[in-house]
Amino acid sequence: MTEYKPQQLDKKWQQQWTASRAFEVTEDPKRPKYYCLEMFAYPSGHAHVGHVRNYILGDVMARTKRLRGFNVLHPFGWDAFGLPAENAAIKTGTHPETSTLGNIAHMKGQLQRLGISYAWEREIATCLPEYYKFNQWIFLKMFERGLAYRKHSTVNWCPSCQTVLANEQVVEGACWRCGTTIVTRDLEQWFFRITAYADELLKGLETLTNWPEKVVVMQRNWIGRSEGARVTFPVVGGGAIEVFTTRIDTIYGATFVLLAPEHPLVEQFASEAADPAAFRAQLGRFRALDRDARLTGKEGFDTGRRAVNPFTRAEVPIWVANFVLAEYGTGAIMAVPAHDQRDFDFARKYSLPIRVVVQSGDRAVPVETMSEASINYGRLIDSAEYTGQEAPAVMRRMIADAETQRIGVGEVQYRLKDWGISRQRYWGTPIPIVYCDKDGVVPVPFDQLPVALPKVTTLTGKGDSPLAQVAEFVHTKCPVCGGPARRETDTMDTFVDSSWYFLRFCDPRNADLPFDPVSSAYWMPVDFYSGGVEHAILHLLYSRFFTRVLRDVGLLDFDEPFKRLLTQGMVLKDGNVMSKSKGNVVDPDDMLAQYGADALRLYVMFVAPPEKEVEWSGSGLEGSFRFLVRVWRLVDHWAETVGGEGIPACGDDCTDAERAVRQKTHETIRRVTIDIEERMHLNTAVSSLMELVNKLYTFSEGTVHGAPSRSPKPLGGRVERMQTIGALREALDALVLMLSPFVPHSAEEMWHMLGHPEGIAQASWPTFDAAIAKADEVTVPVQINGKIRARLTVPATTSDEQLRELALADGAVRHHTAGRTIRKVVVAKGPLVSVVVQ
RNA sequence: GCGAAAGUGGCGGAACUGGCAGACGCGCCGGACUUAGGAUCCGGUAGCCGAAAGGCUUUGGGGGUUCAACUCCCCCCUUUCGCACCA
Repeated sequence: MTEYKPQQLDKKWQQQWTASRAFEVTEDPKRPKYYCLEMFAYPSGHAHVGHVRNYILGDVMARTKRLRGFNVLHPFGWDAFGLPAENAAIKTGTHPETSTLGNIAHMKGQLQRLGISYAWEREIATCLPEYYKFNQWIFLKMFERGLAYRKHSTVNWCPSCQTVLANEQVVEGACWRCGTTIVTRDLEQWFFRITAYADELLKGLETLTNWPEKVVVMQRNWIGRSEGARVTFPVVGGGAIEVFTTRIDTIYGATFVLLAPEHPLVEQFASEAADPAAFRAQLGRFRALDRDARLTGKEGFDTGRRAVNPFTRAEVPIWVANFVLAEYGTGAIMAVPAHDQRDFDFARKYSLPIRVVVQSGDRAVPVETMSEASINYGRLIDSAEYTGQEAPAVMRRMIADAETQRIGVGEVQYRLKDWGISRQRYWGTPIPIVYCDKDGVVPVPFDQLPVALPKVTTLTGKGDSPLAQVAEFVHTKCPVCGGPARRETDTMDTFVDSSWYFLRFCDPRNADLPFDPVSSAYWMPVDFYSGGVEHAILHLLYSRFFTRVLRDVGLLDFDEPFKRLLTQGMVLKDGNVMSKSKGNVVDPDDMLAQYGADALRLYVMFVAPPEKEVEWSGSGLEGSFRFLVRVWRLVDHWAETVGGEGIPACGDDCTDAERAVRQKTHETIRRVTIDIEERMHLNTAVSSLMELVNKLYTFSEGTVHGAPSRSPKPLGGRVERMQTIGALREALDALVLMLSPFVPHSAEEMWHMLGHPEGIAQASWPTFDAAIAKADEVTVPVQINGKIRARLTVPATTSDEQLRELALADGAVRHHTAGRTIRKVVVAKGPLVSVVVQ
């Protein structure tokens, strides 16, 4: 008996894999490729089992696909720029580069100890100039194409992090990272024109059939396409207000106009007001409120001005309202209180007129008795020549008429906004722009990249961009005129780094281009991508955007970067997300020391389907370890008997027991293959393998009647029949191969024990034979009025007609049908016989 | 409020296209082997009734379709997640 010593096996095989460069790959047009990717990691310091679950899942896919004959790219890297390292530097004085590289080294060790089969020679870290040089390269390409632009804008400022946040990084008015309530600030910022691709990004979602529906829906909502019209309401006394509406059919009910507090006309109205101070005082109340507070109730005030509804020609009051968003549409709306709940509430609160223009039901409800807005589409009433017509046809007509009369135009609005990428932070990619008094905004020429991040030694976290304090960085020469110029001192949002890293893995050492189009054409798109749901919107949307930009730049010839997406569930401890601050982190290294990498890998895959959240369980891990010991003993026991080449499994001459083993083996191959490749139910793949092991144990029991002695109880004794040996060998080989993606170290060793001179890398996935998998005897339940009353054991070849007769002849069936009329007998696939009586 | 997903034993979960509910594992109970067992092996384990054979009930609740429903349809409840005044 060879003892199972997992820690030794881990070490032995990990060394062997590294030495043989087992997971390094090159493009090979003759073989089908498979690009398997897990979201790269932020090097926070330690990976806990929650993180690691994702890497194990990817590894099972990668290893399975290798055995299936694919040329598998399975790389890993580090999303190495970002706030936490900088915050730590402010606190402890350790330079972000030092802490980041240290963290990377540690985490890499953790992943290697888990035996994740990464092509480490392709490792990347975004904080290295070799990488961020191409962030700058892409930025410049976007600048050339007008997709990167600068604009003066109000931005979200986090007083705690001392930086600007993207809209997407503001969660309910608070900083996504520290939770501090954000305030607004006015700064000159760089933006990526993602809105130019809004429609395409939306349409592309339809092609993502192998993405979770949830993620597709979230992206669709985020892009938020609305079709409607922009309509001009002339202001009495000069000027005009443009509103955006999706309900132009209700325009005859537009009885007032609302402006966002930040609308440009509001300032003008204030200065023209009878009492500008009072006007501004009211306005100031709204503007001071943060986003959250604004949502608490609907408030507004009359500007005293009036506009003309271009359809009714009636003069309507113009109010300022806190709930109108400056950043959406035109920052102004036509209010139709009868048919919009918000406008209704507002009108009731301030006693503004309500006019019903869409008939709901048989007759119009009197305005006085209305308790809520009627928002449904319907037949128009009191709408001049449009009266009697119905939406949506009338909307098209009204828009067409508005266009003819030049009072409006059909328009599509998106909720998606351009992506602000400027960060007043140190630990990021410098934006490759120079400001020259003479030449203005000048892009750094491509041949001068990278604009290296200077080594700032003291980070205070206060004030604006740390780079502004580095004189030798700021002061440079204008690339155009050679005169004195200043560098841009902001760095890029780190989401830029992660928007294209999957492409860099195709060609990670290219010094001239982000990647070679030939290698990306071979490897891309990513066939299987997995990571946390928290990236369902931002990272995935930005990556889809970048892919399209790089396509238009000419580097790619496809639209969607990720074919199949899996959103990984989190691992909880005591019902909570693992985090250092909660002190409930399970460190994989502790588990490794106790059970080895394979038991941990197996447990994490077995405990639940990958999308689901799971609660960490120590006893579950122990169970997986026990299973491995059980497999080990089984293989160890039979290794000598079945070892060596050339013994075929039994054919027609099988005994029942041999036949049963072969049947189970092939049925398991079928199920495990489908479970891993198609359904991604890794947990049931494992349980099928457990069933096979159980079967082989019972089989082993049956082969011997020896006296069991001291522990552990031995399995069956000598087997003479060559056919049995062949069947066993087939079963054990298949078992070990199918286990290998889950427990690669133990599997390599057992594969070796079974007499295979080459490693599993040289082997291929077991082949499924439908004829063998088919059982020759089946148990057929017989239902009477839906209740199972009997079971027939018959040859699998029994015809439906025979089954029917056998069922009706069965004693128990006759007992239950005695004295009753048989009305119907159904023989269903399954097989199953269903008898209906009386 | 809108949108999405999900509710199955003591627990994690399984049931692939409407066809034997509870696979597999954890836990628990019993047995074997033992100086010992927290190792190992074997057996049991949804609930209720019954000595047993067997019977009845059971997939959040209520209806329905069907020979047959965890699965399909309608109503309701609960939970989780996402968006949250987008005109």
